[in-house]
Amino acid sequence: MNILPAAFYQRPTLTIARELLGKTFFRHFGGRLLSGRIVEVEAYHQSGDESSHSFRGRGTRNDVMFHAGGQLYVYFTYGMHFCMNVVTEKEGVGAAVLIRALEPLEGIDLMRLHRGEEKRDRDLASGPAKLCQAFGIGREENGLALDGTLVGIADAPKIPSHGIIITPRVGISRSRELPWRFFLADSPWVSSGRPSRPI
DNA sequence: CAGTCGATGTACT
DNA sequence: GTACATCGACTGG
Repeated sequence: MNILPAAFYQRPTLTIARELLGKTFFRHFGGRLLSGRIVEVEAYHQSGDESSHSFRGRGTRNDVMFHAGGQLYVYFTYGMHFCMNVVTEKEGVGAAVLIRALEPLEGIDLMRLHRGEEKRDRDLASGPAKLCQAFGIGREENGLALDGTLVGIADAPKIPSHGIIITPRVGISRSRELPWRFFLADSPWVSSGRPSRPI
């Protein structure tokens, strides 16, 4: 297994967002391995992106987003959900890629235990808060290095551009015009019910 | 299928 | 107070 090195993450955020599609996110959980193929992401950047948590500067909540690329940025939202980002760029920049959907690969029984026994496979990780629940990601995982010790992303062949759909991001009100959502065109595992109109 | 809406903690005006 | 990078339950067609 080829784990993406820190240098992979310390590059332009939009490039990384696109390249993360098709790669495998994994985490160790209680002696088990949980993994999923990344099928949907969104980019967030400090400069020119009013919807980014980093737009108004560095603080206690978003501090990890300003770290050097290669860590997890996990935040709590809507009073009950966690969302997981991959921090990008150099120390001090304030950018990240939100993981919006995963295709479950290993540890599906454990994911279902976390999500609810009645859930269908397609409801296990087809949304940013769903996948955090399935993988047991919360406050404790904020700032973890993606070096493969506890969490990491394994490399996979590059997805050709015709296999990727680019749209505006989901669930934001500011900077809506930016086409910074990327997902696999033929994947049944992406989050549903929201803008899927290609640009 | 699509649309609406309540839940519920935290940061910000 | 209000907004929030969401989800699931519910409604009507």
